[in-house]
Amino acid sequence: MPQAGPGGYISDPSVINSATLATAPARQRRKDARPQELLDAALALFVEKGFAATRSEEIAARAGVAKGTLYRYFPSKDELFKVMVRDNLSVHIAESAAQAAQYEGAIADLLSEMMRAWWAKVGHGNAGVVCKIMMVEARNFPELARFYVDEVITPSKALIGSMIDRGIRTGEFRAVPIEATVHMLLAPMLHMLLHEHSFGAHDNCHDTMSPEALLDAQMALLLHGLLAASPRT
Amino acid sequence: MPQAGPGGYISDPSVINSATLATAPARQRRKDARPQELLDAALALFVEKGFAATRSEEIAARAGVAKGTLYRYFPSKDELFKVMVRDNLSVHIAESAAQAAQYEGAIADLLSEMMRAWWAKVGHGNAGVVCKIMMVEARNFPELARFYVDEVITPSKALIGSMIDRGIRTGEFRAVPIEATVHMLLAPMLHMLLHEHSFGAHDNCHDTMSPEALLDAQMALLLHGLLAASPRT
Amino acid sequence: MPQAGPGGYISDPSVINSATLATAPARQRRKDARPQELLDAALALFVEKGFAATRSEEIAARAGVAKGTLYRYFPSKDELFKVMVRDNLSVHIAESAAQAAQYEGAIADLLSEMMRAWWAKVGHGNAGVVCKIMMVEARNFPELARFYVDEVITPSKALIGSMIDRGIRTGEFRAVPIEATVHMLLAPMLHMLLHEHSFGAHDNCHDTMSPEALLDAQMALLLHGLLAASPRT
Amino acid sequence: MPQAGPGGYISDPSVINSATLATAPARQRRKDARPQELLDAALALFVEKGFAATRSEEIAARAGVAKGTLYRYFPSKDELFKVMVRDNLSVHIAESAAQAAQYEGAIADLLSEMMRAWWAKVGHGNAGVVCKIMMVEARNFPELARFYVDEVITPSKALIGSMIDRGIRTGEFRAVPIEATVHMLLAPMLHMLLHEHSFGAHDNCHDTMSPEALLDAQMALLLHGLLAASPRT
DNA sequence: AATGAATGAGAGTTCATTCAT
DNA sequence: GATGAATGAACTCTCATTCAT
Repeated sequence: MPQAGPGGYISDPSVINSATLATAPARQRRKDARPQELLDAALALFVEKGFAATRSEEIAARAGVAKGTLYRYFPSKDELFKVMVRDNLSVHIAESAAQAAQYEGAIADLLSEMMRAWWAKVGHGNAGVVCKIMMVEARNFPELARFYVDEVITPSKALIGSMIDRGIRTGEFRAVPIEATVHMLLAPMLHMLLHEHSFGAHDNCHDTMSPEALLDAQMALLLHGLLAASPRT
Repeated sequence: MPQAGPGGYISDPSVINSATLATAPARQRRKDARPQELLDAALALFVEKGFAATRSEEIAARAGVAKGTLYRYFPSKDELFKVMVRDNLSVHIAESAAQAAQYEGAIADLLSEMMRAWWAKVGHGNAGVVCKIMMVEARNFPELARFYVDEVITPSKALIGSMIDRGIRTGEFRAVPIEATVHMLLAPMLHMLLHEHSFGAHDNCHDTMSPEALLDAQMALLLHGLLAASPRT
Repeated sequence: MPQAGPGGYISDPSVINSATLATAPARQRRKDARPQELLDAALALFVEKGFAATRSEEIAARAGVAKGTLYRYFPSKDELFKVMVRDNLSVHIAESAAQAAQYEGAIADLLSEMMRAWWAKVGHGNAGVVCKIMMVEARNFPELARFYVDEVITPSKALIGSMIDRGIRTGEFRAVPIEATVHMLLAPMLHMLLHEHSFGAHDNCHDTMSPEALLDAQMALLLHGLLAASPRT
Repeated sequence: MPQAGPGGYISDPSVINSATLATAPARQRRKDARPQELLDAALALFVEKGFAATRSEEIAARAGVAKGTLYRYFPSKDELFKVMVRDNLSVHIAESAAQAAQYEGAIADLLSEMMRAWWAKVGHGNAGVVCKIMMVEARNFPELARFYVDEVITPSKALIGSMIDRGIRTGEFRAVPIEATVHMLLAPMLHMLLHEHSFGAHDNCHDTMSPEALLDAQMALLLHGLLAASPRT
């Protein structure tokens, strides 16, 4: 049985270094791209049909290779999924944290901006997709769940939490309980993501409420409830 | 071929009345209890391993019967799950709708009360568990998902939505977008349910924030944002 | 396990003799009628759905008893079938043979008459039904097949064969090969029986060709080919 | 999901041409032979035990492969049987129809010739076996029965019927009822096939009457009855 | 004697994974 | 390296038969 190296996918002893890449024959270049092609194919299919309903042969087919080839790069469908999750997460949080740190204006605006940015960068794209799948498959992949909690959930909560805290300390916000408020900010978007994944086919809520509209309504409602001096509108 | 009656599980024409129960033979007494025993066993296993990963034979075994016996009481694993949903969820929704209809006071209070009641009756116990399972398995069982959307999600949204609408029309609430507001009311609790199910082992948020505390904070925040005349504190 | 007596169905030690029948209580009389009621129910269902597709519970239900009761009278579904076949066959052959023996007119008329009578008495009713089922199930019940061959097929062929032979010897018929001619007389009706049983649902030939019409055409055609002096109408 | 091509079994795009056959790797050579090996194994088992009583695993085992392999080549046991019918029967019917269309001589001769050819090609070999199986199993497999009626029975009747009709219109035959006459031509051979299958072990009619002899007698008798000008020998 | 709840051996089918080519 | 034919464990559901009541 092929052993997965620490990188997640099967370590290849005959790996070429990047210097040789320029002159590598097409076959070789193809081979180097394979893991990512497979991961992309898998992600697309997991979104379409879910993890369980996606057959490994389909992943291979969409990546343009045969079934057996998948197993040259990943020891199993499960391991492929793990690599997929690890590759797509913990991406933008550090970045956002840095932005937040140097921000100087009203926290309410920062918060709105960050939520919007999160949706644009994460919720919308691959990372959002991985979030959904992770939520649904967590029980089947405990170590992955742990990783996800440590790398994504905890930092995200800390970031948002610190912003709320700052808002309270500057007197911009009322003295709301921080943890619950963080939850109120994150849950609606995450739940929408999940709902659409799980029930979208039968309850197409996006038809009547776009994610952007929800986000607007959410921020309006929450900020209305959050701000110390009762605001505009 | 056994036919599922309107109650969901296979109807038994030879139902005995309660007066005879004391003297009913053991076999008969078992038979009456069987559907619930099977449902309990199934629920426990679904929580532990999920719907898909639970084999029908396991359900039977945990209920202390053989594989075939399950099929005397439920025409299929799917139907068993539907009965579970109806027993645990549909019932409460209809009940709540009836309560809401005859309520006459402030909508804000009704809403708070209903959310609290929902948590006490639903979120807390078996019903909450059924919600989790459904969220996680929906993608792989489209027919079940459709059933759940029709029986649970749509009625729930309609109920909450009608309350918001009523609040707006009486002038108690600001003219918020209804659908998004419904989402803001439901998502936090549902997401908490799911989060605890999926990541509870790694991110035990209940330690620092009880569901009740979250609910209090949620309602405070949302009502603060919802009420037309900005209220106390 | 209950043992089938030589009679086919389970021998009952507490059997009452016919003298007591008149004064037997209703329950007792019911009990005595049970085997036949079950056989009748089974026959009807075998015709409707075939042997394999008829569940033993259905037989019991149609006979107005519970599943378990069937097994008090017959050790198994297979044995019930065997009794059914034995009860319904070897009925009219001896009778027909006697008639043929004393007949004095033209063999052609006798033959026509006998074929018509066979259809009316046998093909049409229970015995015909049993023939169909026997043809289809023979492979699964070898001893029954042997019985059927000995009791039905062989005597029938002998009877018809002797008539042909007589016709040839009297000069009424041409010198046709006897065995093949017997086959030509029997096969069309039997095949029709089978065809209707097996394909009737998809090829409803009776709509366009009644058994009686077929019989007429068959006899016309065959006698035309059989008779020495061409007697065309 | 493998799709059955128009040929009936799962189509393989990577078909190799005969030139490469000699050098094809063993695995490939096996693969090409597999469908037929499986069909042969299935046919043998169906004859021995019937369609219903033959488990798919047995078919695979007799063909020397594992259970799953069967499903690489045929989407289901039913489909395998359909392929068997098409390969063995549909083909011959189309062929015979073509021959009949261009024939120019006496219909009586054509009819005799066709019946003889049918026996030689169909009744005798695998095709005859398929007929028997179908007759015996039809009742339990309605979809198969429908398929067989459409693919085999109806076309066969149409072919023979059109020949009779032609004979009548040319004045060669008397004005017999067509449908019944078709039945008179087909039933004896089919019934013999079935009889031998079902009762051959107990009533070995072939010992005293070969199929060929029966066919001769049948055609002599029927043509004698059919021809307008009595051509007695 | 009658019941019908309970049993459990099997059936067809799927698909992740292996390994000969 | 790549392939895809082959594998076989696993799964749901059926129904003839048993046996406690």
